[in-house]
Amino acid sequence: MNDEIPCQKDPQLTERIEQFSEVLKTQAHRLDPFGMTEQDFYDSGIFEGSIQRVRGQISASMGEKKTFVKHILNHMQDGGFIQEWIEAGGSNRHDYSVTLNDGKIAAIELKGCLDGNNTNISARPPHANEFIVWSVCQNKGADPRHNVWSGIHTRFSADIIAEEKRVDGLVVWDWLCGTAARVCPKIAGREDRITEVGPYRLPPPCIYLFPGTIPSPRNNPTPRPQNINDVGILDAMHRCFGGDENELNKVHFEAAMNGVDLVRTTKIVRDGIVRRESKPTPIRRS
DNA sequence: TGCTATTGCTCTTGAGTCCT
DNA sequence: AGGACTCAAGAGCAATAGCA
Repeated sequence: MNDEIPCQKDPQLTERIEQFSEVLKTQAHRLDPFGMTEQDFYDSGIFEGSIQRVRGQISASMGEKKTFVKHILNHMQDGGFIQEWIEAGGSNRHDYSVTLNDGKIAAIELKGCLDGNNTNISARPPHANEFIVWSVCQNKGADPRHNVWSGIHTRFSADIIAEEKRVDGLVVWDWLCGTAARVCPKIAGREDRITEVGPYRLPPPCIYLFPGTIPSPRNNPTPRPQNINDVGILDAMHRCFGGDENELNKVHFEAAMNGVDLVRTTKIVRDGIVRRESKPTPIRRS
């Protein structure tokens, strides 16, 4: 049983989504306001075009995500866990820049559900002492286990090793955490662990600590995952929102040569237990 | 061959840039 | 100031590779 993250998707919701998709596909003509025949309606492209349009609108909207991050970072600042933060804006390849209490700069890249090629696109800004990715997934029907694994192994590990991009860690945390859509085992019977921030009632974040150096087959095959106090921004979140030591995920990336192939092995360890481990898999990039 | 794991594609939106 | 244009991002899933 894979356990890359404690929560899981709601099977009933998935089932209903699948059922309703079928209803849409077969009954959409009944909603046609143009008075077409059923045949004409499905031939017209209106159905497919509308689906794409709605999907694009949902994908492109960042407003809710930014509101969430703003609440969180303000809360951290108010509590004295960070000095200040700014939105990086525009041409930058990261989204937020946070000044930690010790004066170091942490850059944050905001991402979605992590399943998608776009997850690879990020860059550690030169002024940053640390660089983390924050996954904010607003899709209630998404599968967090699939997405976390996809993000960490298929996207990040390949990118970190092949492109020599250093990423210090990952936070998986959004306003669906702890709601009925994404029940959080961390707060089962532990209401006292919930933090209220603006309109949100949040469990502690899920934190993944990556190695502090880039794995390389000859020079650095098995770099160790960092500790929480090595990554200031993650440490601040962890403390601010009441995370437990045994909830921290250590992510191991190992690099090796298999013949001419560069292969990597990804392993997620939490509370001393291996939660998921890949086989040594080649990095295929076109 | 058939299944699973991994990687790339597709589409739309919206923010930023560059003009007038 | 405001319009036209450019381009990156999010999400699901199609395509491909690997393995039994």
